[in-house]
Amino acid sequence: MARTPRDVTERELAVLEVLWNGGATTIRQLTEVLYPGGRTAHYATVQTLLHRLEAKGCVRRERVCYLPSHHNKAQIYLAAIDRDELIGRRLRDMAEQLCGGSLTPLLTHLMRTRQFTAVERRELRLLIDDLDREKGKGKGDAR
Amino acid sequence: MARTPRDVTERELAVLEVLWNGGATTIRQLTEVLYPGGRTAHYATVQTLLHRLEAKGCVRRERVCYLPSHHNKAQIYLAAIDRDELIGRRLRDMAEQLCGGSLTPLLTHLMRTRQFTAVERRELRLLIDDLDREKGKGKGDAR
DNA sequence: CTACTCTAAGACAAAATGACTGACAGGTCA
DNA sequence: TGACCTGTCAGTCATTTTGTCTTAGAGTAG
Repeated sequence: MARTPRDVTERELAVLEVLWNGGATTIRQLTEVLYPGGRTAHYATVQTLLHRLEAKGCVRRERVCYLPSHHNKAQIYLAAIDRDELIGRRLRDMAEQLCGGSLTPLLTHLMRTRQFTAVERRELRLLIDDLDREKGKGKGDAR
Repeated sequence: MARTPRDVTERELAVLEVLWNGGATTIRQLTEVLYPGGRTAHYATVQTLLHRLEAKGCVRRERVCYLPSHHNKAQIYLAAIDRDELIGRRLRDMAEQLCGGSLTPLLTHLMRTRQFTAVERRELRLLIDDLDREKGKGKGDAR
């Protein structure tokens, strides 16, 4: 009774990584990267992974498309979300489970925990400056 | 082949929550909270959950201890990690999987995504100030 | 002894996950 | 035409997790 399926599985993530790195490809090419010298079985595995990813909305496919190197129609798969979106998804899930939906505890944890270098601290400050400028019309009071 | 077991399961988390809220207790009391009017079966379920949590290092138990209300020895369970530690654990796992171990992408995502109020932005700034003061001896190069 | 509570040790089913098989369709090229 | 690729789809399969529950055993009070 593994109740809540994990957002994206380890193996599924491996597929996504390839798509993120190499752009859209066919199952065969993905198989070649993930299981070099891939046999038919591996091909099918990648196929399954892609279908599950599609069901989760992480992958799309361009329907029919003629390959240059071969003679057959093949579908082109491409990532429907990027790494950052996946990160957001996970963070939100996590906040949901552990913090009643609020992301703030996660943020403050990171702020407290991370050992920032002076440079990083400065970058953070600049980032906040950006946010201030971007939205901080009314409330502006931070010196 | 669900390969990597989840850090803490949903049901396990429910147990932890009770421990976080109410402090150390016995299995029976936990059962009463989680499954009001709990039958023997529920008792055993909580028991399993606790054992699994113990194996994961999230729970400890004070061995034998005499209860006031009853006549038998019972063990007292108590949380071995708090919510914030669990958050940290998850964040680190997540960074491991998605960001090659770096927490920075998570942080910047949160910074970009969250809609901060002016007040929150100021608090963040103050937090960074603290960090500056606290560690800002050597590396000092800001500006 | 009997009744009660607790604990330990596992059995169990449903579901998730990774991996795989086989049937079938359409195109190529001898 | 027909053997042969290459690709798709649908479904099977074993292992593991996860939530749940049964049972046997042990200790204590009345």
